[in-house]
Amino acid sequence: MTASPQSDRRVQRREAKVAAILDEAWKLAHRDGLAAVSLRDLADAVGLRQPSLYVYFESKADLYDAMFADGYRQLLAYIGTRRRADDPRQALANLVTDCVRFSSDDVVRHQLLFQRTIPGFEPSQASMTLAVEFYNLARERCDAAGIRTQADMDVLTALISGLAHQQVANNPGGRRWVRYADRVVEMFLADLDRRTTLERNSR
Amino acid sequence: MTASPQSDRRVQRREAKVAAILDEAWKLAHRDGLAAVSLRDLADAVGLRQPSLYVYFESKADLYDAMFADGYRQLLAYIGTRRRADDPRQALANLVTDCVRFSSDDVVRHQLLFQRTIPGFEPSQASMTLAVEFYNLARERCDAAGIRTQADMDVLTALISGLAHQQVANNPGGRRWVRYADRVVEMFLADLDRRTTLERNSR
DNA sequence: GTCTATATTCGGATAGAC
DNA sequence: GTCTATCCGAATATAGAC
Repeated sequence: MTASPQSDRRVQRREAKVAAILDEAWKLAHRDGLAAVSLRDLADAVGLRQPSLYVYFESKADLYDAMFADGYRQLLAYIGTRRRADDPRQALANLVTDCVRFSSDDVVRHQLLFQRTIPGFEPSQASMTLAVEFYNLARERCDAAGIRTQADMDVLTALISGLAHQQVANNPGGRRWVRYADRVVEMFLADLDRRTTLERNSR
Repeated sequence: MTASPQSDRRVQRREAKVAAILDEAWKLAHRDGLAAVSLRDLADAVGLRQPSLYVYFESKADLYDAMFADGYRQLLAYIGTRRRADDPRQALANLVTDCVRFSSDDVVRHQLLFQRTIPGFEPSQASMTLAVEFYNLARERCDAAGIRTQADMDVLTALISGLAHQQVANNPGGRRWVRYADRVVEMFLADLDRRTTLERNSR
């Protein structure tokens, strides 16, 4: 199962090309809207003829899927670059801030990853694996901060997506809702503590 | 400026027809996705030929705009049917629940009203008036509950949109996040009280 | 107001030469 | 892998008769 040096280079070339195409696809999506990206424009942008794109993607849905996967890789990479605080609660607050910031940094990416808005597009299993990877990372960090029930997770995810959504929808390019992240996590954790205390006292 | 009985009836007929067309447009949007609604299918559904739709809407964007306005009228009507609790905090909690429920009742409507997802579509000024009307209603109710600063409003709107988003994205047709509305408002108000106390003590 | 007919543009996708 | 050529379908929109 040893690949020849030639095929090695070929694979590498191909991956570089795919990456370049994806890059232009994001640019077009920013310019025209995600649903309005066309394979013709995309081919133009990368200096290919439109049918040649089919060498790299077998359909338009496949292109969206690759963008979806790319977006989640970006998210995982971004979270990976951030230092994790020692205090688990602080680490959680930072994660929330990072998520909201990540969304606010690219409205279109946010749209593709977190809103299901392209008619007919469903991420493939392979792409969903990346989404799950992120979800597990978040759950692990929640666990460390003492958030264990599904209900608590549900509420927290709602808080994150709400901040991200308002940020993207009402202050694109800004940081208005990003700045509320710490406050919201504090609020959430205080509520958690209050509930724990209440439960203990009722026993 | 007195309209004749004839033109009166004509206007009424026309409005009824527009309403019927909008009704079918919503159905198609549910079936195919909002962005995938076509004037051909729509004309078919209402028993007209496709060009005849241009008697009622001057473009496709105009149709979306009418749907947008219709959606906000539905929202205002829905909130209007709900009894307003005497306790302002309870009234606020109910409003939040109602908003989330409203979103969860129609994913596509939620998408059109609260996510900006159709490339090139911008609501007209006339339609935005309805959106503003709703926003004012919400602000008034917040005011009654003692929420007055912009930051507090910002956080509250994030909470609502987060609950609504998670509901439509992850439990469409269900009530999973609707049920967290009361808890989230409680949490928010408790935080508000805590902040007020802190501020008072620091003076 | 509704129709037929059609313009126009644009989209994704395929066949087959090089 | 890339190209030319082309298919096919679908979309919005307009002209003009009735």
